[in-house]
Amino acid sequence: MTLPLNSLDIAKPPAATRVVAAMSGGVDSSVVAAMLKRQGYDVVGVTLQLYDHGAAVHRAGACCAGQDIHDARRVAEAIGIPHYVLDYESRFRDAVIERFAESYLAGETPIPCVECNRTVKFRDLLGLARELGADALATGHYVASRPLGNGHRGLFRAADPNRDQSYFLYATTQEQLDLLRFPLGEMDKASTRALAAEFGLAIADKPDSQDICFVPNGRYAEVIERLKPGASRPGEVVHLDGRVLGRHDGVLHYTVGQRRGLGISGGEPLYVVRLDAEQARVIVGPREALSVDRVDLRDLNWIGDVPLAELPADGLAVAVRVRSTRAPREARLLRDGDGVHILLAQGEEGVSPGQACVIYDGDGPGARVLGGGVIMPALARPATATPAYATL
RNA sequence: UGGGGCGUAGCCAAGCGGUAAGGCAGCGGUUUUUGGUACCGCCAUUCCCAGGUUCGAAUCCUGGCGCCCCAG
Repeated sequence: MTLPLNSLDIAKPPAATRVVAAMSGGVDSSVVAAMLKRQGYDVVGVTLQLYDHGAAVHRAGACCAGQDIHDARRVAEAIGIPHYVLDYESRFRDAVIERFAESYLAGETPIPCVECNRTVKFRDLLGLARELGADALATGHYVASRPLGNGHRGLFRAADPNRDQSYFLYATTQEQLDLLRFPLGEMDKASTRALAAEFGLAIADKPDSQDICFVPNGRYAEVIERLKPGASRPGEVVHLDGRVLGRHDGVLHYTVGQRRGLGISGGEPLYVVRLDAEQARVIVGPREALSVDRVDLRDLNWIGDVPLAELPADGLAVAVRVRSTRAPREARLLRDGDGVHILLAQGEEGVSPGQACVIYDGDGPGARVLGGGVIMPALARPATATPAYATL
């Protein structure tokens, strides 16, 4: 006779179910820990120390250092769970910060949050959870995971579309997904804060985190230059039509789609169309030149039902996001010889290599994440892709 | 040293006697657990300089200065 499933879809009574709660010191993860504790689970709180700006830094919106660790500890004490702080600084430096810098040097625009989730949090921390004998690892992400009926779990967009963090979690593997739980997936932020207040948590009114956590003041280029002295190689700003319009202080200051910061005045606004790290050139053009209808992906993570190798010849109808702040949009996933590419039905602007393209089975709030990959630099396009203004 | 044109913010530019449009760039902000986009706000007490006419001048007149073009 099998026991009924508990709220975490595990066939054990809560008291016999050990859950490691990843606690950042923020509202969301604190509420998760408190919720699980109230439901009677054997909750162990774990906080990762990822970097250190020095004890003096109490930047609003930061996480995982200094003040936040104290906050997490206080919450754990308040709700009565054991709590461990792990020093993951060197892992974080190697897996996230170092790669972040290298990506920019290569003329790409990385997403450190994706790297952090897939490495430090879901690989390293998850391994630790297993060592602690945990049945599950719970986080405060706004994303949902549900049983698929085949013994595995699927990843779905959060109920609150404005809060949905699935874009940053596409690289989660099936194995990780099977152990992970996201109790906030069906909640909205207001309810979470209300719960925090109800639980009497001191951090109930703490501001949301934003920006890159290890970059103080939003000046990411400074971090890269400190890490890689001489990283900023000045070069030319070149228009698509070949004119040299000015100079810049290094491609790492720019990203595809960027308008501000070029310092070039003319009749129409100019946008960064492409970065050439090799020649230290920033290629600019009019807004029309920004539209992209195909993206090629590398490092694909696939967690859909149909194996990629069995995709139909004409591909799969999907919805994709090439940025976190827009709803998934109609697209087609195609597999060719050496990889996978996406055809965007309506085109997208400001699509930068290094960013993620996340694949969904639809565009609604509860859509399932089928996977995603890193956007590769656009190949030289055939004549059909010549911008309209150059045709005439 | 003949003729013509032009000088308005960092750049382009409207204005043609009634109290300085707009675009680009820049700066600030909103949005956002990446970057970027988008959106909002700010940005010439003053129109090359000096006089003059007028109640009133960027706009008219005179004289400078500086560019540009055509011509021999």
